Amino acid sequence: MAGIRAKQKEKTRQALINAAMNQLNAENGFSSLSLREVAREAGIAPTSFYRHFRDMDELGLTLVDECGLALRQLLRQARQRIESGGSIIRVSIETFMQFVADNTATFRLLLQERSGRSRSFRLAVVREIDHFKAELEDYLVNEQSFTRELAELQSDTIAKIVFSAGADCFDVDEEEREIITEKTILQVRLVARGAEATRRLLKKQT
Amino acid sequence: MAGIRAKQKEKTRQALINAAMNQLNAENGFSSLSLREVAREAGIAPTSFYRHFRDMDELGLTLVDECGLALRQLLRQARQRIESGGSIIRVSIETFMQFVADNTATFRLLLQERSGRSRSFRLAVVREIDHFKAELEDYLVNEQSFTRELAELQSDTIAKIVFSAGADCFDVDEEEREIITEKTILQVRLVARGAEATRRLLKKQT
DNA sequence: CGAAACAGCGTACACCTGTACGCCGAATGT
DNA sequence: ACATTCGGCGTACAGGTGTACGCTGTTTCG
Repeated sequence: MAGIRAKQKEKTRQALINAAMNQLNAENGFSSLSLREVAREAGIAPTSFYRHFRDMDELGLTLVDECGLALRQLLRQARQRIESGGSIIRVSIETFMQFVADNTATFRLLLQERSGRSRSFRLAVVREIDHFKAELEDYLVNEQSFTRELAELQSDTIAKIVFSAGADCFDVDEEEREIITEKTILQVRLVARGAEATRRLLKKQT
Repeated sequence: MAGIRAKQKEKTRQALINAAMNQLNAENGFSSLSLREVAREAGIAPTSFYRHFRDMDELGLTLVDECGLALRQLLRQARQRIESGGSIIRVSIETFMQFVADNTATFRLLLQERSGRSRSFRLAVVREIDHFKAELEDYLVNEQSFTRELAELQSDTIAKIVFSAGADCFDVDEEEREIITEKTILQVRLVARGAEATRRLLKKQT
């Protein structure tokens, strides 16, 4: 019952995932990545791959899911840190940017497959981004008392800005990344200010 | 001197470009697109490909360049239309979205290779987006009297929003695309309002 | 006119791909 | 203790890939 068998299986499964991530680090997009290569890097025979995933797409979806999950957990932690003081915008964006730096490979996969590959791939990515938006939207409604409509518009805008900024961080050093981070903070504040002005505008009209 | 030879060469060159664009329409990203397939669709022998491009990458860069050029020309036309009355934001975004709808294949390539493939590819894409930003930035400085700094922040933000929105249009029907267009207009107005508020804020401080 | 240039072709090669099939040996369940 | 399960392996195959090489027939140029 020790599950020594299941243990080993999980281990090689992880080896496959890591192998895929490593090869993603290079200049090769996920689609130009072969089952055989991944298996080779993971140290198993090509045919053993099928014991874990139906095909490469299933592996890719797993990567997307894991990436999204990790990001969400990280941001949730960040939000707790905020409750004990700190700028919501700054802390969130700094956390996000750090995440991108630490998980460049999978995050690149996420953005790259956002507009390519198979439908199921795209849907998975959209789902992850929607999670991000939904949590931000709820925050804006509950903590900042925005209307649902304005919060939705705002969170969608911010998501676009932040994810684009994340993509800008792929090939830059830490110094450059800090510059981008600061710029992004300013940009999100710009949006927040615009939303605030819009709210006031709407109030006056009634 | 009629250049009947050069004429023919240009014709098959275009055939290659069109073939690549057609195959891009499907669910295949550019990187999963083979020289042989493109040559086949263009109606020439695989080895004749080399008479026109060193390799597939060179073809891809050509596509990116052409796509960017067409977009710039279109937006310049749009701006002329604006000078004879019309909302700059609305007209620009509607034009942009129409362009994406008409050139889905190449625009998808543009966004996809923004964060993938070889360095030269990425640089080419960044260059195109920078063109877009620069023209917008100049407009904001010259016509709207923003400071260079605030104009730069604003144009970068808007570029992020608009290009992301473009990506959202890839797999949707015309109805959905109109919804996205309207949403994008609201989002850009949000940013414009935020920039306006920021400008006033800075003026008061001095 | 004759010679050079050159777009396009066909053949050929070495390489890589996904995956079907059957086997093995260790972990597991009874 | 024995039968079953199952992760991993090796072999094998058909198909696709990029591209080197040398040949054509037409256009171009002196």
